[in-house]
Amino acid sequence: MSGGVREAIHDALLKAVREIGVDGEIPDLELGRAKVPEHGDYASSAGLKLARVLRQDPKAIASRLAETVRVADNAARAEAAGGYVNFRLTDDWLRALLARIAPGYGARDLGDGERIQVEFASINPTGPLHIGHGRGTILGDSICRLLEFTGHAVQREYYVNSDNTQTRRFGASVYARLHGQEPPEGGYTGEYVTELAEMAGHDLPGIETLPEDEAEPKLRMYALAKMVERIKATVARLNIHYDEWFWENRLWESGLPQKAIERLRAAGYLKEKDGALWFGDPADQEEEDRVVIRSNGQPTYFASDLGYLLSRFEQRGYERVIEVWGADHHGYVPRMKSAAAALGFDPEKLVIILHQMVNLKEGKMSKRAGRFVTLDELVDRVGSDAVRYFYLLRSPDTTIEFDLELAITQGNENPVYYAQYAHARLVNVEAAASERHPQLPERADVSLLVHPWELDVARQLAFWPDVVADATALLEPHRLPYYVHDLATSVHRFYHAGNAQSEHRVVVDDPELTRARLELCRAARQTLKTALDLMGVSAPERM
RNA sequence: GCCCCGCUAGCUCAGUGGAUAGAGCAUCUGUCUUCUAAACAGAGGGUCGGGGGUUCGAAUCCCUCGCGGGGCACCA
Repeated sequence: MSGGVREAIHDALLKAVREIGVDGEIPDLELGRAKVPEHGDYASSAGLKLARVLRQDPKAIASRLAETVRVADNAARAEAAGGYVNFRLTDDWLRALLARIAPGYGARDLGDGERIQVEFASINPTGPLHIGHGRGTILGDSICRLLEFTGHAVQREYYVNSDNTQTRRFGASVYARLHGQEPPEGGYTGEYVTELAEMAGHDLPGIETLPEDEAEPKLRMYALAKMVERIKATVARLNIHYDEWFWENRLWESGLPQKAIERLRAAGYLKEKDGALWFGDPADQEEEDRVVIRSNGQPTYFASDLGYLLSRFEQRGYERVIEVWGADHHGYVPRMKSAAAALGFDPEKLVIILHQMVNLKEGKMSKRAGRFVTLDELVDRVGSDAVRYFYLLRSPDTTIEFDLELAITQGNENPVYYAQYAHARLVNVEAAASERHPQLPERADVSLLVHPWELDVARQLAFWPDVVADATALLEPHRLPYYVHDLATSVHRFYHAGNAQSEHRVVVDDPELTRARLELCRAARQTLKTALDLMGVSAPERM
């Protein structure tokens, strides 16, 4: 039952549907978690769904299904209620589950080694990361962790822009500072630009004497490299490590954009207009044409992106590419998709995940003006774990209205501590048990676990593979913190039963009973750790 | 004008077309001589932005209107 109990129930339900005489296509039976305890653990509206197919009373169908269905390992018992078929996990199965839980429980080979590149937070390296950029990095990294956990071969990549308008302006700004001047209109005015100019003056001998058209590219590459180092250090504090920092200029040196352009030209996707070269799908009149090469001969970022597609799908052979973008780039999605298709790739294999913005309550951020709260400052103030947890808690579709004051004062109120405390508690109680009982039985007699607060911990653990499967399939890591919270709640309740009445403690006189409860602690602790790992949040042993 | 996202408890947000819409924070009331009280138990709090429609069934799907945010470059 490697797929988790929900899958086993679903399989059994489908089999029962056949047994009661449904031959054709079976509609979605809506098997999901039951919402109220009276409905058990999983609920399905199978009777209602099949009523139309069988032209029979939903209640009668549900009753027959409930009588017919047999879940593997007797994991759950079915019960009809109206047109619904509800399933309750059996206590015996819940107890037996504990022995199967080990580090990495819930991992499944959904990917079969599929080679996926996840490219995320590829911000122009023209300034430090601010709190908005944190969202993409954390989202992207957690998606990577989920994919790795489920059998995909994942590569994390940062695409370093180096030849576009913004980075040229950045280079020009450094040039201006080097000569004691104000940056040009639309340039970068932050303090760090002046610092970069000073460093460049020191590290690049003779740079001051070069004319701007020669000095700017050198200064630009120098300054970008410095900024990349800084970005690398910032994300490392959040437990994020890229496999590859892929420079745009390398793309041009390898000739890939040129190759992509030739291919598109041959396929009829390019045309000359107003002295520029445009991309457009002749079959799609809706989509506007886009400039690939400007009338001044300079390529646009789009030209680089064409080569970048070639680099990834063809030269490096990724089967799927996932890109994480801020929602302000959403208008660029159709263009990238049609470009991928025009180059001969399956646009479905280019997955673009958009996340909404992070706004500061105090006012807008402006990178070029040098006014922003940096990601580094945020990590300084609230810590990596809280930052990651806080960002992951929100669906990418929601705009985060970041109240900095609140984040700073959040302290112990932060939900991350709730989950971490559950983990630390379990570690602590396991240590206390081995101190009290140096020689515990090797095997746990789980039949001694009879209390609802004990079985509820096991029940939560049974749900974990479902969460992994859903979060992976939908690429939605925000499901993780919600699960972790639920598991932590059942752990705290279980622990607290011992505070209320000492015979319910984990560590009791009876070594057999202690051993059985320890089994529960171990399983819960390992699963908490696994879930926190997938979020990139630490699981402290002591708090 | 066109496109995207959001609108759910006082606040911040979950919620694969199913039964009685949830959590955290905040507020109020209880619980530590005991394995960690960063915890537990309980209470109050809702026209799921408005209006239509589809459906046996809608917070969820469709249409429409409103409000907020973002985007519509030879910037990225």
